[in-house]
Order: sequence, then structure tokens, then C-alpha cells
Amino acid sequence: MNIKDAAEASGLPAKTIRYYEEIGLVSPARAANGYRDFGAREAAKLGFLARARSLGFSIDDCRALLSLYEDRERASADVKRLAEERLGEIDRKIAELEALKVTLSDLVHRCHGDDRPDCPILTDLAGPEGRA
Amino acid sequence: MNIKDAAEASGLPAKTIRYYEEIGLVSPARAANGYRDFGAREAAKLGFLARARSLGFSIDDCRALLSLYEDRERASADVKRLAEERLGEIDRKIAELEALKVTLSDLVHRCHGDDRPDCPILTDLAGPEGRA
DNA sequence: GTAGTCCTTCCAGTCGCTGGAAGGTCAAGG
DNA sequence: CCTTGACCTTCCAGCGACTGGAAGGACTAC
Repeated sequence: MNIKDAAEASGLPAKTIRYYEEIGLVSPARAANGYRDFGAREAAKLGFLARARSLGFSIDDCRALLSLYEDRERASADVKRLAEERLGEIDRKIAELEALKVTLSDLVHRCHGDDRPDCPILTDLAGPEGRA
Repeated sequence: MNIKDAAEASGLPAKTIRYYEEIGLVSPARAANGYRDFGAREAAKLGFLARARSLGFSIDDCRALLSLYEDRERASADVKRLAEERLGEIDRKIAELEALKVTLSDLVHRCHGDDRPDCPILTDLAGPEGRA
């Protein structure tokens, strides 16, 4: 399986797959002509990586997940811990964005949005001195 | 006002302020000894930038907001449009994270999390073949 | 004079790719 | 046999928005 087919099968761009090899996430075999040759195992790892990345796991997380995935003796507790940490990050990020949204939408609602130069968004961004 | 005082006043690291000068967001005067000398106007711009960045505006957004802020003839409609676009991005990002959270927390709940090797999170990440 | 804190510039690294150049390989068609 | 075009290879550079560190100059206090 050449890189293009591996890309189509996994949904990852070929460039990304080469990058993943460079950083040691996958190690495809090489054909006589120097082309990468992906077997079932490496192709499956690419799919695994694509899914884990789409769930927001960092490359380092993926490295850990992959070694757990490859390890027949792995403990599911390790995997669960990683996933829970990731869940915590997601919650924190959502809370942060919600707070941002409140502030910004308040600003937007207070802005008349016509062609007058007076704008509460800018006044607010200018800080205390700007408002004084 | 030297860079350290400007940093304390704005809440931005000195490194970041130098970077902002490099990319043309601020243009502090220079003292005879070559030190940056921030006047009230440049210091206010730094505060403005710190607040806009903390609301998640990109550097390019900040550049636009800053020119509107500096422009006495600016139309508040332009500012409102930028803020609304940003609000849309925030909403999209929140929705994306919520979806991720559903998937991941489902996985976490289905994982028994003990030392048995069988883990539904990995099975799921492995894809259809892994489940078959 | 010297210790310590500030300031300067420049270079390199972060993360996870992404784009592009230069060149090798292969299968199909004439 | 030759060409076309799609594929493959490596390497180098760049994105955004900083951040760290080295090397060296400037200033303040004792």
C-alpha cells in the first residue's frame, strides 16, 4: 500500500503521514524503489492516530495511547486516565469560551453598530483610562 | 516608561511587547541609550492589545481594531462586525468541544478502568476493523 | 569598583503540520 | 522507444504567537 492509499484509508494527508514517520509514530516498510509500503498494521495505526487526533489528543498523548494500543498487556486504567485528563481540558476550555462569549456578546449588544464613531467595544478595550 | 514598567502596566510580558513592536503593532520612542520609551499613548495601546488578545482576537484582528481605535472617524459598525465574527467562531468552537466531550465521556464511562487489558476506548480508536 | 538589575539584539525552539522545489519512478498510450 | 502525467522521494521554509536563552551594553547603589 503506497502512501496515497494509506492517506485515503486513514483520512490523513500524505504530508502528515510522512511527518508522523519522521517523529516516530509509524514505521512503514520500504519497497525496493524506496517507496513507503504500508501493511495492515501500519495502516491501522494511521486510522487510530487520525481518530485520536480528531478527539483532540496531543501528539504526545497519541504516542502514549499508541503504545498502550500496541501493548497486549496494557491496563485500561492508563487509557482511562489519559481520556479523563483530556476531558478535563475540554471542560476548562469550554468554560473559558463561555466566559469570553458572555463578555463579548454583552459588548456587541451595547454597540449600536451604525456609522457613528462612538463604540462601546473600543471604549471597553481601551481600559479604565479610556472610560474615565 | 521603560519596557518593564510598560509590561507591568499592560500585563504583557516584555518579550511579547518587543514582538509586538517587531510586527508593527506598537512603535515606542527610543531614549538616548537605545532603551524603548513608552509614552501614555503607546502604553494605552498595549493595554488595549492585552484586552483584545484575552478576548481571543487574532493579531490580525487586533491590528484592525487598533486602527479603528486610533481612527477618530471610525465607524462602530466595523468594530461590531469584527466582534460578531469572533462571537461566531467562539460558538463554533464551543459546539465542537461539546461534541468531543460527548464522544469522549461516553468512552470514559464505558471503560471499566481497572488493570484488565480490554479497553473500549482503544477498541473504539482502533476503528471498525478493530471492533469486527 | 563591583554587584545586580535592567536593557539591547539575535537566534532557535515550540506544536502540528503545510507548501513548494528538485528530482526519481512507474504505468499507459502512441 | 519515448513521452506524458501521476505518483513517489527528500529537504527546506513558513505558519501563529510567542518564549527561552546567549552575548553584551547601561544604569543604580553601595
